[in-house]
Amino acid sequence: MEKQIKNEAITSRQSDFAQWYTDVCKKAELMDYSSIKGFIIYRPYGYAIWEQIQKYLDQKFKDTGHENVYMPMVIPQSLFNKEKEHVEGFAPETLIATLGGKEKLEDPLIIRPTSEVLFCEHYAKIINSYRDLPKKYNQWCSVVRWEKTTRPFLRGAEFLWQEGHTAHETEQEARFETLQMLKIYQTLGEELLAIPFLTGRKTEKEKFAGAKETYAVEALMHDGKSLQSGTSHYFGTGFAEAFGIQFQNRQNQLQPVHQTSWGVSTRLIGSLIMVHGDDNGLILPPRVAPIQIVIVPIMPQKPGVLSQAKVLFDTLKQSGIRVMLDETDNSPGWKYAEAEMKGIPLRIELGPRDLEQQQVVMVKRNDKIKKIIKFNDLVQESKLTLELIQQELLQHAKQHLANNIREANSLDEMISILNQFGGYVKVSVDDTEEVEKIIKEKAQATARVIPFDQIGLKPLCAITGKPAKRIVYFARAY
RNA sequence: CGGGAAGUAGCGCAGUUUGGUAGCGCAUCUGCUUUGGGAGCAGAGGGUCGCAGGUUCGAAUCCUGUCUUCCCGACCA
Repeated sequence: MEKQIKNEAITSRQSDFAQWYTDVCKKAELMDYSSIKGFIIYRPYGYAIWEQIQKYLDQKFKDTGHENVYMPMVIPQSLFNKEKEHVEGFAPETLIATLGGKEKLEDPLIIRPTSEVLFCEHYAKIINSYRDLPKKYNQWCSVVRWEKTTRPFLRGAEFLWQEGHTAHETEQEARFETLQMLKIYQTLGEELLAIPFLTGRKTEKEKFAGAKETYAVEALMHDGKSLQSGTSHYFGTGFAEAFGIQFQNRQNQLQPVHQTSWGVSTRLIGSLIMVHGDDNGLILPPRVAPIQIVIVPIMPQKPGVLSQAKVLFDTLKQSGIRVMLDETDNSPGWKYAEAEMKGIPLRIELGPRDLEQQQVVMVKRNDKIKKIIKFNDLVQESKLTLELIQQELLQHAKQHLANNIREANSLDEMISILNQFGGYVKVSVDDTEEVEKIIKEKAQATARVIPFDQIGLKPLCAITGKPAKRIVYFARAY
């Protein structure tokens, strides 16, 4: 008995968080490794989570006037080289095709690491007048970056994402777009993923190659490390000038467009795992869970059990709940463990004893609290309980975030906080790359965001003692 | 890309030091008994030992190369 449990169980979070993460990815059947480094197989259950995220975001994008497009997956090297900063940022991690059939390609093709330049080339063609603006396009696709270190969902050589690319008449409008999309990502966290993001602007050192400003949503993982979970960039006119995206304005003058880009990726699945999961596996917030309720029949061969389970299944399904009936012939205990591994938010048990009482046993994944529910109340109770779980997970994560933001007034204090607790350290700094370099070296932490709320700025930089310019949140990060 | 560890059945591992033709537990299949927290008994099937070379009468085992995974750094979503 001992041994069986040991074989099936996953590594505990405390003994080895990294191994726990890998175990969950594999045992919850979210992904599998392929034979190519950094390229993973998104298995049906993992892909279904991504589909839930897509469904939510796609609607938000459309609600705010965006259109979906699809660009080529390869970029001619000559085109890629047009924007200097952008090239320098991405060149070290591009995968390049140099052969077409047996012919050597004169202009090698880069597998897109991101599609800025393709959008820019296209926009240069189709934008002529202020009447053509704004252009607000989004693309769902995968991109390839030749990463040295890869981990499932967190950093892959190929990952799935959406990339929005917009062109605007004015700086003000483009800046509004940048922040609007950041806000949508933040709402995605609060409403769908039950993840409270820390938001703000990136430092010069951390911003996107070619952007004027980068904003990000950061999530705090259970081990105290931060994970950048989405970015929104304001480009200014840099790309427009490099690619000749000009339009005739209302004053009959030629001017470059103001651009933005923004994206989230399957990295969000990594966030979900590491924010909510526990030693029994994944815990999915009901709104993003591909399966919200699993029904486990106990002694299904007893008269009435399975047929009643099917009735309950149909009733729940018709009420709009994503429900599964586990009809496999595993033991109930096996099914419980399996459902917990996969993070299914709610479990409903139905056995002969329940059948007599016209009731089920309902068990919440997040805290294992059991409740007896009469058949008649099932739909209503299910909906209420799913909503309750969603709120509990969000509150739990919010509490964890709030408990793990600490202020430091010196490098030593910062190091001590990071070593002891992890989490975010709020520091007033002289906003230079030098400070970030010191902190990276001595504390192994990076600047995550410059928060919008700058209240509490100290007069002097905690690191250099020079006049402080900004409050920055630092953390050890994935 | 540097340092470390590992790849043997679906999963977890032993066997490698000392070369002799592959084994254990779980899972799978069949049958019966079971079922409210990873069921029991009986029987059965399943592996070119990551891949490619080399040494040898003979290689999971020795040598060389290479790929993949994990951990710690550097780099990046």
